[in-house]
Amino acid sequence: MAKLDLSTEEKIKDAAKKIFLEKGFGSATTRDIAECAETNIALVNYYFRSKEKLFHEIFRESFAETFMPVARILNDNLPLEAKIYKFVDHMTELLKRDPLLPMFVLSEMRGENSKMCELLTEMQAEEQNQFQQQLEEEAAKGNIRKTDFNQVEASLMAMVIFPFISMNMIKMKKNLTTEEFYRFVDERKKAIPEMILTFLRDRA
Amino acid sequence: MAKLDLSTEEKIKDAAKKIFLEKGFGSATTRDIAECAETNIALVNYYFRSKEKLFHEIFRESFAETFMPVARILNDNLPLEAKIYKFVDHMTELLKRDPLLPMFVLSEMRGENSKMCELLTEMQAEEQNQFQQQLEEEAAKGNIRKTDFNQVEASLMAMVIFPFISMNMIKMKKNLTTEEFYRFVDERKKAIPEMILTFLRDRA
DNA sequence: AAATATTTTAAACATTTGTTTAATTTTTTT
DNA sequence: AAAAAAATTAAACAAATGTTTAAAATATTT
Repeated sequence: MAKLDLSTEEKIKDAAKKIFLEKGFGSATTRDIAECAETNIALVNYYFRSKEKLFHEIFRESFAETFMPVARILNDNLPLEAKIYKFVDHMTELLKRDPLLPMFVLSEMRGENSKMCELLTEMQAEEQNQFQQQLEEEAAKGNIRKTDFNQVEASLMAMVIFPFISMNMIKMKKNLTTEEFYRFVDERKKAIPEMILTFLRDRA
Repeated sequence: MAKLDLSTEEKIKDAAKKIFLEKGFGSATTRDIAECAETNIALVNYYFRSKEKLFHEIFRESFAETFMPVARILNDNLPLEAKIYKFVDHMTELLKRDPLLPMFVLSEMRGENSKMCELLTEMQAEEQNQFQQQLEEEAAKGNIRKTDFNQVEASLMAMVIFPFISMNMIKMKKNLTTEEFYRFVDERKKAIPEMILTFLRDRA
């Protein structure tokens, strides 16, 4: 393992990410994390003050620094078709690296009053929406069907992300190994854009 | 409240469902549940033996008795188009009644070793797949495109269920009230079948 | 090399939490 | 109405868990 020469702080953070993503905030314990980082529980609080602070740091990094940059591909300056292919491809590769990330983020947001909700409002405060504008322009030009942007966006996100959220369910039901599951989502890199684009190009 | 004349056992179960769905097993406490049911913690164990037993009962009911019957619509004996519309409609209505249900079920299944995984294998042991056969037959007849069934199934499930999993995220990002969100998923009752069927009918 | 700061450890603390006990009240049966 | 069973309550218990303390070890600075 190359992890042996990481600083203690980094080892704890890596361990915490692993544990939190696997179990969620409620079911993860500082002792889990300390053991996984091969240190003791006092060090966890020494470096991060509290379980909650540590969680917030990992949550923020996972969302703001990992997920959002890829999600922002939809605001890139690219032709529609290339953009959708690029988004699905990059998001899929990200999620193959971090398959528990969507469940981690979203499961901490259930219940209206979740503390994570506020955190997210700050993060994505200033987001523009070039993608919506692009769809509307292409529709105005007659290149694609006129659609409700929110519906298309929701479907696109759903098709890419949901398989990872239900990964274990899919693996169980279809009897897939992790490699086979990854082959399945790789195939979706073509299947998803195909479905979206076929729909958009079919002027109703 | 009509709940006042429920038996204590039923009040506890209702409360437990509410709390478990909101917080998940790990973050829910017996004291939460007792308070929500307006009784004391001893009663929870008096009727259900343990927190885990109570959870299992609710998990099984939620999945086997609530979710699966609607999912089985895909195996009904119905024309393809009608079936997809019916499935999306019924599933959406179910999830509007119980919006936290998908996150509840799926969040307890992360980590390969989750105890819920075994439970699920038993439940859906004997499932046939009339829907797959139907898609293959219609493709053979030339009525629809030849496709990978698993991809279509995954996309259909994703488009219906994912909005509820990311409900709070969507409500926050788009500034929606619950009513507005429900209007949004109601619109998807048309949008989702339209996208799937447009894709299937477009023989590549 | 001494002094200082940083990191690490083991133990203890305080709270939370799942569970149980034993007594009391209420309901049902005889 | 008496006896038995079931339901309810308050309190206690034991284990788990987030956090802190104080001392020891290590690294850094002077």
